[in-house]
Amino acid sequence: MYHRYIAAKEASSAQRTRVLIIDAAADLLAASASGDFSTREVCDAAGVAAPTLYHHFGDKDGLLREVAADRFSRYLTRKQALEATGDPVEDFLRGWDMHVEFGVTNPALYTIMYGRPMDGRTGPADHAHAVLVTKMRDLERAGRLRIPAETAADMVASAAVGVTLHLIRTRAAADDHLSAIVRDAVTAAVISPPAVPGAPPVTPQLVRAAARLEAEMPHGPVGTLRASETTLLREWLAQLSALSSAAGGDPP
Amino acid sequence: MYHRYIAAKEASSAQRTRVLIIDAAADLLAASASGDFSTREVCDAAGVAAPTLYHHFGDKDGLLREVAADRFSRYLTRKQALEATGDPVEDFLRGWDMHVEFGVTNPALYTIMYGRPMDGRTGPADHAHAVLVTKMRDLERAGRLRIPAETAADMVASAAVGVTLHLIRTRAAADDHLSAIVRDAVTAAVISPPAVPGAPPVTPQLVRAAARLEAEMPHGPVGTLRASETTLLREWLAQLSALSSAAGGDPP
DNA sequence: GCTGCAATGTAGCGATGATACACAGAAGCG
DNA sequence: CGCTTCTGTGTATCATCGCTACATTGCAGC
Repeated sequence: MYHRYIAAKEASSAQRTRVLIIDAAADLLAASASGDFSTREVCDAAGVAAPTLYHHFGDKDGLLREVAADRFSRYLTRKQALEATGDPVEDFLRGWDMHVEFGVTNPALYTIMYGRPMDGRTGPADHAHAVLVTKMRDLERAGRLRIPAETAADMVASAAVGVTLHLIRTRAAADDHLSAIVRDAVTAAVISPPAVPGAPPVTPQLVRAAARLEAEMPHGPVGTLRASETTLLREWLAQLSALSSAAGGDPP
Repeated sequence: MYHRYIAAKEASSAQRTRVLIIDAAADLLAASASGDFSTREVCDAAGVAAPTLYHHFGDKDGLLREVAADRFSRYLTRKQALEATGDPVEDFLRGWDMHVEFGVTNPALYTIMYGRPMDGRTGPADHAHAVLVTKMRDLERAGRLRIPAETAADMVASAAVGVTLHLIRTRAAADDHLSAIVRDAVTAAVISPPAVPGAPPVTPQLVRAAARLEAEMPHGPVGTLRASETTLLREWLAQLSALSSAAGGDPP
């Protein structure tokens, strides 16, 4: 009746109804207290009938996934302009804050994305994780990562999701400092400090000595050092002994 | 018909049917792939009719909460005997591992407990968090906490839940080292080193290697290590190399 | 203009969470 | 024992839910 003129103007009518349904579902989801909606509500709000919804999204879960993906990517792209700092570490920190902020301001969508096991199909959470892995690879390429990029991405994702869900569950404010604390703790565990300011004096003897000590290190606590300290010590020794040749490193 | 005799033997018939329903729901939940069940399934499996279920648990959500609380507390008490170490730090680490293990082995229950916003009423997650806070207070009283106990509990809970949900979401194995890494990272950020440990195993080779590396250590930042880290590393190396004589033996 | 295809409305199915109502059996009391 | 009362349970049913078979509409290409 009426879509004809709109359809003729720009996008296909099908795409129009798609975004119509997605918008209606997102609005209902944001307004709902239970974090859920019925397909009938969505159809009524969007002005379409049930088969239209299922024709476009397959089932309710497909709609949920598309809504989450749409809103999440929209949120990211809207704030992406702020991520223009050349520093990958700064980008990483901003990415964390954006992630948490999105979750706190969109608890229903976030819970759908991260609060339940995957149902086989890939969702927006997988896409976000892929982006995170590339960010970690950037850091790795810049020599700022203590651990493999994939492991770092898993650590960061776990901690960020945990904090966000905790804030959602406890109804805590978004500006709570919990996110910052955990973020810094994870950062300290994942990201190494900038290469070296001056000229790092690393002699082959030091590297050999570090490798020797690393080989001698047992797995439990050593001497007066606690287990956690031993872990950190072993990690540092690995870094030092890995410096073998390319030690003198030159800043770009 | 038949419960009469059982009921007469010990507990009230009402309590019997309660645990009957809870067990049936837990079994169905563990067997279900979707992480959900229908009240009809539960009633059939428990051998009761629908009004009985609603008479005891109010609604489906009440049943879910009671099932989660029952299984979680059962899991904790079953493993609580292993938490007999006097060291509060060790207790904390074991608590973390137990938490993650429970989540990975009971993904459906865990998702119900932590994967969605609180619906006003208190659930098993709140109880678990209260236990965690008391543990953190123990650490605080032992002078092993860098930050307030409540903040530490929030950090630990966030990270542990995040890791567990990540493992559930990615279908990763329970023995994945991700949990250990995040756990150690959080531990390093929350717990301060101990006063004095016991008598750990130290080989003469390790002591010599530590002394050698200590001699090779320069004063500035070394390789990829920050200046502060280098300081700490040098300190630890001094501790290890000082173990030379009194190391292997244990003082009477 | 006719045909094929994608998109949409009408009507309804099966399953689900939840409930109104009545019955059963134990407890208390004469 | 008879009577009442209350908790616990079964029978039957409701409103809603996700979803779909089928018919209809509108638009593209020959």
